[in-house]
Amino acid sequence: MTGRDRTLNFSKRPTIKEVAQAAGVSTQTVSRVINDRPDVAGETREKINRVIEELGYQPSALARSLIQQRSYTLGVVTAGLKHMGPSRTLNGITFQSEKMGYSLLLKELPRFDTENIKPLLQNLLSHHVDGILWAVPQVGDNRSWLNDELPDLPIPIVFLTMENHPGLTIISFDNFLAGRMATEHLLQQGYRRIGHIAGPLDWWESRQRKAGWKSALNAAGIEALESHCTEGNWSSSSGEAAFKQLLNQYPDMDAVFVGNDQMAMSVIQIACKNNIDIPRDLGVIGVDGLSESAYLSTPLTTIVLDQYLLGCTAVEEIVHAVERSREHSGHENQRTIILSPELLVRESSLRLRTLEPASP
Amino acid sequence: MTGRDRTLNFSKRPTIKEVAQAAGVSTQTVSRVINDRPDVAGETREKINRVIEELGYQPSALARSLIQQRSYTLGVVTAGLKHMGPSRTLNGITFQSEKMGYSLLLKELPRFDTENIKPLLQNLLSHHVDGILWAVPQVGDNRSWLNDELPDLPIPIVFLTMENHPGLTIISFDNFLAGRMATEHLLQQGYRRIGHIAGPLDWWESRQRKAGWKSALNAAGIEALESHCTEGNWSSSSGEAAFKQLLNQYPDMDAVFVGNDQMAMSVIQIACKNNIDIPRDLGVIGVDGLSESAYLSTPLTTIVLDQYLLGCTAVEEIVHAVERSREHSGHENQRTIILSPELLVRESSLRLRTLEPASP
DNA sequence: CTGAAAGCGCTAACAC
DNA sequence: GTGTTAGCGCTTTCAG
Repeated sequence: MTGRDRTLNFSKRPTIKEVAQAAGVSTQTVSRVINDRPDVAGETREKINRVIEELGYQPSALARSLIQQRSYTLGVVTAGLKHMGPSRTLNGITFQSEKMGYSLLLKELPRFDTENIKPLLQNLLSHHVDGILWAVPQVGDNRSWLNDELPDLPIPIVFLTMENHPGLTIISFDNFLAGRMATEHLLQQGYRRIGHIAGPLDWWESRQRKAGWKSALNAAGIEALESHCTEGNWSSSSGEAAFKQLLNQYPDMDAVFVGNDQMAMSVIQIACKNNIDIPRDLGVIGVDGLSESAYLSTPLTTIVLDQYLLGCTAVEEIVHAVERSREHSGHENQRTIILSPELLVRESSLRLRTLEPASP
Repeated sequence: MTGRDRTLNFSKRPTIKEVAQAAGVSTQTVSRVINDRPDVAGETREKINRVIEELGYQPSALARSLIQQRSYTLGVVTAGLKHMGPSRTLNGITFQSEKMGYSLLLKELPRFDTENIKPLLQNLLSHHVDGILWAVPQVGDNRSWLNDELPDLPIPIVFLTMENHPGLTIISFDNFLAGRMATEHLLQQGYRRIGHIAGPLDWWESRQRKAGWKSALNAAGIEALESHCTEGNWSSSSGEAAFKQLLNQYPDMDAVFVGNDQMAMSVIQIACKNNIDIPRDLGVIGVDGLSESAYLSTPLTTIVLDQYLLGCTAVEEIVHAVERSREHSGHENQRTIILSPELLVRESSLRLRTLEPASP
């Protein structure tokens, strides 16, 4: 219809058959060339390569996957992409999988605590993914399907961010340690009446961080009362509410360990408005390592979790699992990988000036 | 080897052939049932459905794609997933595509200004994606491939966030309008000496916002000097530097339109430290609508861009384009969709108290 | 070194 | 209503 019609021949991808005909050989020989098999005469190979170049031929990944029973594609299941954590993890996943030569079929759950995941699993399997990356944090009962569905899974699966579970390959941060480190840092700075604003406690990670807080206090001979802890939902606005409530419940609090940086951000703002001097009157420490948290009225001390690395590591693991399961089928070799948090000291927790602030 | 061996039969997905044998019919009939064709006897259908249920059969999307020359899969190309904007757009994309019955093959470019995208395009095509969503903002020369590669593309493609281009389907925000709205709001609040901290000016969006700023000032009879504008790179830290520079270049500035909320965040913090009263001494307005920006020492007025909606809209468009191109091949019907920004007034720009602040 | 035949799992087009 | 044949684009035998 338009002048572009002349290019229509090019806009259909050529098949191996067409390449073979153009080169005057069988499809077999072309297949050998594109798979870098040695047993092709140099001349034939060159000829075929020339034709491939001219025609812009690219083998169909689909047809290959079908015949080879292997797609070099990973299923990635995530949730809450609008949050910083999940999207940075995905960032790591895309890069590492690209690097290792795998494509990604992406699914996002509508909620963190989606329980009925059978259709989703079926869908991934119908696309012949070689393995699955379950990048959804453990929330509520959203691991209950493990008992029913997992035994039937014909491919490896790697879980991110969940509690230890025999027989599974899991990659998580040490959230308990994060809680301990945060609290110990505050103790070390001379704070003694340390409150906690937890993330939502149906999240495994929140519970771990809270347990770390308790553990550190107990180790210092301080009792961790339930009234010294309130609960937010990760958002800044929930942080505001949780902080106000905590101020009521624990009026002589002199420091607070906040479950994430977003909520900690509100704490700093509210404190600022109420003329609570940070870090003198109140020490504050968060978790995450968001770059913005360095730019608050008082720069925020935080426990850094490298979500990008989490994603990269997960891809490495699932690819290895896939490759192991191809070679010696049955040799399952599950493992649990725990990534360590890191303390990033900024002003909000620095009551003693003996410590130098770490890098901004 | 282990006790799980007994379940090995289940862990291999059954084929249509196996279903057919188990039901005592031909594969054809099974195919008819799973595709909801009418011409199957009720009894046969029931029998087959029972077998499908028992065996846990799920048709292979791969084999279907191959024979039907249609995969119900979209290629999504993104960049900078660790940033808020791209990840929220992707969030919209995953939900809308799930809703419309399409799967997603995800690729992330290593940099925004990646120029050589031919291998990537080839890769997507080799997976037989039905259409492509190019969710990479226009930066530097990263659209130069359009001339060479696009004519050969055998499938529809929809672009997000780029300037108008005849023959392409594009979905963008009206960034010029965003700049105008922001600046007009400041003018309306009585500010007259309005500076601008732009995003990186190799980004099309940054240039548009800046042009909107100029346009609004000119319309008010005010000259927009180049020295009244500095440039950041979207990050909070760059915002700090850009603001300090701007304070030097434009000492009697009474308001500033900042290219995004992250940078505006630093501006508010620096101002706070330097005892510049916001909004009295300095009006501040950002762009994005990050939820955290409501929790700064002075809540930030901002121009909201609904990135989620952008993603949803893009999926709708590409799916329609795919379906049109299947029906009447050739009927291309390109369109450009411009989404409007919205003004969200908070304290940072509210010098006149005549306006009521909008919702938080 | 190269080609012919078979088949991955499915569906379109025809028979019966 | 149902089965048969052919084939999507490729690779894996196995001949020659």
